Amino acid sequence: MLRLTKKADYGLMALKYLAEQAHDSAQPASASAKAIAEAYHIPPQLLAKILQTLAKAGLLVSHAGTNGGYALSRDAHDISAFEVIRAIDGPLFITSCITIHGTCDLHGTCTIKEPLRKVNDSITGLLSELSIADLVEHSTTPADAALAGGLVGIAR
Amino acid sequence: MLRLTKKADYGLMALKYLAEQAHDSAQPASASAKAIAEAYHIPPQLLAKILQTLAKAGLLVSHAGTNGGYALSRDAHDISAFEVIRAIDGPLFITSCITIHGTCDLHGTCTIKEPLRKVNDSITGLLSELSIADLVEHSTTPADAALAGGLVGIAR
DNA sequence: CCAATATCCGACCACATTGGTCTTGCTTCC
DNA sequence: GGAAGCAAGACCAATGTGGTCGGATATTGG
Repeated sequence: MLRLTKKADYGLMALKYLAEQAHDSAQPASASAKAIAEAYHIPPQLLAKILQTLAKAGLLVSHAGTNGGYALSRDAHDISAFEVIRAIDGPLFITSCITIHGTCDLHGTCTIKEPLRKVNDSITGLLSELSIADLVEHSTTPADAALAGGLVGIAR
Repeated sequence: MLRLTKKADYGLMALKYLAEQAHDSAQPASASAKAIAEAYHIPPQLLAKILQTLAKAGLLVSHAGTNGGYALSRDAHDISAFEVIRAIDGPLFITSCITIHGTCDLHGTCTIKEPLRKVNDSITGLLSELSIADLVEHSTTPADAALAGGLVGIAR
């Protein structure tokens, strides 16, 4: 249930990679698709397409030519995981009832969608608050478990 | 992104139907697969299989023969949406990294999984706290729309 | 200028999952 | 015994996902 695609995974990993580079060295770090792909052992061509998508979505800036590559378009703190996922996987919702126009294909007989929509909103909220910068920090911080506490209450 | 299958949708709807029946009338209500399918305009055979799965998972009790059907095995308050979804869709996780044994297929180079796992846990927490009884209540309240406030933009 | 290095972009394909049907058999009640 | 119902399997078409290939275009270093 509730799986997000490998492409989105790859996208997040790539952004995190860029964020790390920018953090370590001086300023807006740039890296080629090939370089990132090799770092994580993922198919270069596939990553390339993902990065292109991300660039089109405005999360990355691209630079062609020798020593070209991709770089974050903004600070890592200002890019949310939600944006990345939506850019790659598209605007899908938790339930098949909630389409782009909010109408359920089941003649309104589907009474399930309102509660689930709240869950859906909570999830997007979670992902929106998770920035790329968070990913970088959490990976290096081994004391994550402590933060796990705050579950978002499901408003009733 | 993050879609849950139609089967899970159907399963939730069916459980909700049973819960409503039990709430209205006297006690543990029973309904045939066909009856529920007709009420929601979903393929009867498919619903039948879903209900069988739910019965095997212990969420429903089945009774064969004339006037048979399915009934909730416990109180609607004690059945969580999470159980239903997991029973139908299986134990899938938000990221492909997190498998049943928690190992990432990407040689541990995937540093993304820890933060996402927290999101994953939050989601399961959300769904675990959402009971079938909650579904029934929410559907009857027409003032839900007010809460809907933050529909996340989908612009494509 | 030219060649190397990149991004860009679309077509294409193999595979798994999903949604759905069909068939056959078993149980229970009238 | 027969109708109404569950149980359980094989089966199938459509879709989505992960991944490849080929070529075009832009940029820079020598």
